[in-house]
Parts: sequence; C-alpha cells; structure tokens
Amino acid sequence: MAGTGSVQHLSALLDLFTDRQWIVTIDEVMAKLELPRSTAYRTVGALSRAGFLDRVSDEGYSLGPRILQLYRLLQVGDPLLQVARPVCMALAATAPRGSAVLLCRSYFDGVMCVHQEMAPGPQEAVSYQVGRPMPLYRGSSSKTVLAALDRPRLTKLYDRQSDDIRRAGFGESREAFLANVKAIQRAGYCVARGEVDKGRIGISSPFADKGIGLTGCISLVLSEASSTEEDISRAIVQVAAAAHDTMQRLAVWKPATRSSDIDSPARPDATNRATASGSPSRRARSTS
Amino acid sequence: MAGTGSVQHLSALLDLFTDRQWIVTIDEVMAKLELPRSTAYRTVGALSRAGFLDRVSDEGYSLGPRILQLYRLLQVGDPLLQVARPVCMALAATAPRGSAVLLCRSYFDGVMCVHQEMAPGPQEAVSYQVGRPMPLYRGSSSKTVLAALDRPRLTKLYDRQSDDIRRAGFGESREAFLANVKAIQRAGYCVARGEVDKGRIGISSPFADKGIGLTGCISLVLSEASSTEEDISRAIVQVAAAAHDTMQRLAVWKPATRSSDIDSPARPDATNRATASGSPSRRARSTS
DNA sequence: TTTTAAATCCCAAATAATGGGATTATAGCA
DNA sequence: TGCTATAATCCCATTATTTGGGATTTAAAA
Repeated sequence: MAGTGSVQHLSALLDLFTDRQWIVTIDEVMAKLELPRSTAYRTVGALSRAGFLDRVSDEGYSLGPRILQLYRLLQVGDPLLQVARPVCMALAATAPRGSAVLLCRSYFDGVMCVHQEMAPGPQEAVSYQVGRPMPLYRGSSSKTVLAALDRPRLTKLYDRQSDDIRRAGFGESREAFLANVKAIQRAGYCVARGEVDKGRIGISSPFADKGIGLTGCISLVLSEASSTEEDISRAIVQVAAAAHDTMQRLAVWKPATRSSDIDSPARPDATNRATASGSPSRRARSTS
Repeated sequence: MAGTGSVQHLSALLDLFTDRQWIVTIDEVMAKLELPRSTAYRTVGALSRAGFLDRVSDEGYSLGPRILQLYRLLQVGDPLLQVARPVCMALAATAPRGSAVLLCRSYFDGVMCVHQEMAPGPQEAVSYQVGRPMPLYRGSSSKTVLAALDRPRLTKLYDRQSDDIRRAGFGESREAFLANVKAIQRAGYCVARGEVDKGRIGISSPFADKGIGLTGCISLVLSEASSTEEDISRAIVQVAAAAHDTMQRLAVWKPATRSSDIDSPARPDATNRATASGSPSRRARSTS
C-alpha cells in the first residue's frame, strides 16, 4: 500500500549491524546512508513493517523477527542440514570431550559455518561461529573448502585476493597457491593449528554435490593442549568418514521426503503487520 | 551499480519460502508476484548479490547466507538473549528429563520463540520452534505474553482477531476475553495442556522491560504422561523464578559490556559479491 | 500549559524501476 | 562440429515511484 524503498537501501541498512553494533538509530541511518530524514524514516518504517527491523523503544532499531523466521525456514528446508546434522551429531558423540564439530560450506568468496555440534564436556567457544563469514584461506575448514573449488574459480579468486592470500601465508605466487591447494586435494583432508583460535586444532574433510551445486566440509575442532598425535590421526579418519557419509547421503537425498508441519500456525500477513505497531513510535528520548 | 527492485518485492519474494517449499524457481516468482520475466530475473539477481538468495544449481533459488549472518548478529547482539540464555540453561539443568525450556517474546500480532534449551534426556520435538510465528492465543507461552500486553493493544487485538480468538476458545466476547487475560495476569503464570502439541504441558511466566519495550516469557514444556501434579507445581515455581530473574537482569543490563570480537574476519563486501557467481547461471534443465 | 524535539504527512520534481522484445549464451542432440 | 531449443541477459523509451524539503502533528518534558 505505502511506498517502500529499494533493496539497496535495505541491504545497506542491514549492513549497519555488526558484532559491536546491535542497535541503529535514525540519525545513524541518515548519516551512514546519506539519506534525508523523511526517507530514512520511511525506509526504516518499511523494513519494520516487513519484520526485518524491530523498534527498541526509545533507542533505535534492532534486527527483527523476520530474521529468525527466515533462519528457521533455512534450517528446516536446507537438504545439507537435513542430511548432515545426524552425521555431525554422531561425530560429536564419539569426539574427544570439549571438542566441536562444524559443518561449513562455501558462499561467494568466503566460507560459512552453517551448523555446529558440541561434544559433551566443558565447552570453549569457537570463533568459527554459525553465520560468521570467514575468509577462504585461513583455518582448516576454509582451506578444505577452497581446495574443493574448481580450477577457474581458484584462479579468479587468486586474482581478486592475491594480497590477502599472500599475507595469510597461503601462497606467495599463483603457482605456490595452486600447489598448496593441490596438496590438500590429494590428502583429502586438512589440519590447521591455531589459525583461527589460539590453542585449537582444526581438522577438516570436504564434500561436494554437483546436484545442488554445493561445496563444503565437516570439521572437528580439538584443543591443542589435550590432543596427542594419535588423537589427531584418529580424528582425521573419523572426519573423513563423516564427510564421505554426508556426500553419499546428499546424493540419494529425495526432496519428496519433507517434514509435514503439524498445522500451519498463524503467520501474520502483510496486512496484519501493517496495522500493528510496526511503524516507529513517537518521541525518542535524547539522552544527551 | 545495477538496478535492484523494491522492498515490497523483496519481502514478497521471501514470503514464497515456507515449511514445505525451500526452493523457488524463476517461473514461480513470475507467477506468484505477477512479474514479467526480465523483472523477475533482475529482482532475484539483486537479492542473490545481496546474499539473501542462493542459487541451487539448476533447480532455482534457496535462502542465502545473509540470513545466517543476520541471525548470528541477532544472537550476539540481542540483550534479551544475552541475559536470558544462562537463565534458561540453569532452568533446563534442573528440569525433568526430556523437557524443554523456551524463551519467547511478542512480535506484532504474534509470539515467537527466540531460544530453546533442551533438558538432558531423550528429546522430543516441540513445535513451538525458534523462529516460528505463533498466534497470540494458543499455548501457555502465547497466552502469557498476551496477558502481559497493555490494555489498548489487547482491545485492538481483539477487534482484529475476534473470530480466531473465538475459534481458539479463548473468549466468546470481548469481556470474556479480557477476563481470561486478567486471570492470567493475576496468577502470574499460565499452564496449558496439549494446546500446541498433544501430550505436552506448557508452563509459562512473563517478564517485561519498559526500557527496551519488550514483553516475553519463559516456558517449560513437559511431557503430560510422565508429569505428576507435584511436578507441575514445582515447575511453576521454577519458571516464575526464572522469569523474575530475567526481568531483573534485563533491568541492570549495561549495553557497554559487549563481547569484543577477536578480529573481524572477512566480510565479503558488495563489490566482491557482485563479481562472484551471484547472478543466475545459464540454462536450467527442464525436467519435463 | 508551554516548550521542545521527534515522527509523520504532503506533493511537485526527478529519478529509477519497469517490461516487451531483441540478443546472447548454454546445453542437449544429431 | 554444427544445429536447435531454451534459459538468461541486455536494451531503452515509457512510466510509475521514490525522493526530499518543509509544514504539520504528536508526545514527552519543563
């Protein structure tokens, strides 16, 4: 009914949210996106009505419920997650105490962890978190996924990011870079010590599915202090088996087998949302 | 650089994804949004470049990595989650085996679970899932949150959804509705049996924070078969205590105390993304 | 009540999205 | 290798939409 704004604004606005900033004010939107006040209000209002933003009383806007909703749809729909979750759980069950199992996949020029399973025992945080974009050439997960990309992508990637790759010590020249990649491809796994978190070892093995055009890996993150070389050798075998298992399950995955939702609960439609308090409330207290 | 599309399209397009449909084709976009082919391609392309959609080889598009990324930002940023997660964990630790702890909050005309913590023991799925929009008047969580809303919102809500409310048996008239609400307000908790999942009991207690304008509840979901009345009584006390605890912690929450992220990993910017394979690849195989 | 600042509303000007069709790229096939 | 069918992209005049400056309304504080 009402006018809205462009996807560019949407994207730029959501980019304002970072690890450090979880709340965004109208003034920040105006400043960062170089928008006049009225447009800023309108854009923010449209995004609120669509559920991407949520008003935090006087202070500004935070990310909204729509994010959670879409996240759930991704979780229940993505065949990779459907297929690989049980594999990860099984791996976590037999993994050393305190370790973590990661399911990662490539996205654009990066890798992202899409699922994490903690082994029993005291848990230490892994900074390779679900939803956190990571570069393609640091950490065992990244390197493994990188090595699974096809040749044209690799050369393109090197051209684009040669500086960063050099700085990360993953190849001084294109040849060195491709050699490193090839080594991982040959081995079928990758072990990295302390590249992401100090004192932790990452062990990864790749999988790929041409059917849904997907490249990823399964990783096990161990504590460096409490792991013997034997632990690591055993872990490599387990991780490789898990990745292999995942690939096979993906290949035979039937989209028909979908979880029927018991009965579809209320999904407030656009009309309802518009009438609700989606638009900014009056009067923000100026704390200054 | 390139043209994009409107937020309405974005929202409408993302609405095509449901529990049953996790993949969307260009033809569906054309049909459902009544868009010509060129515009459909452009919109989908823009959303892919922004990371909201992800191409699934020949088959179409699925939800993209941006969703996961935003989900994470919501998780690490939201003070409610920061504050209530440990409370939920503590509650789950002492809760009966197989039960689940839910953290819910109100959004528009619905309630949404924003966090779930499983008690140890064999776990049965709860259909009150994280990110799933639920109506405001079915289940203990919903009713509890509903009861915590202010009067004007309640009357507005009834006007808008009186039919649904009647059908759910939560009030034949406005007076009956308000009486039901008041009863929950007085008690300070709500118990519901089998309203969401057959054979399960929900026990909820509300919290609110005027500071960030937030209304929600903490719930415990028990199995009806293995719970005595005494279990339930004890659970009510525990849940109420947890909710109270949450409210107090929220009140003293200092936004200054933020988790400093170790070192910001690569976040592919718009330019990089545009050069990557964000745009649709050629030739989708027609299975027909 | 008055004051102050935020949020919304309004509308002409300007910009950016639109969409029909032509064009190019792709995969399958002979 | 060339040919065909179809998907994906490109082009550009038309048109509908956003835009933004300022006036107006609303709400909280003084």
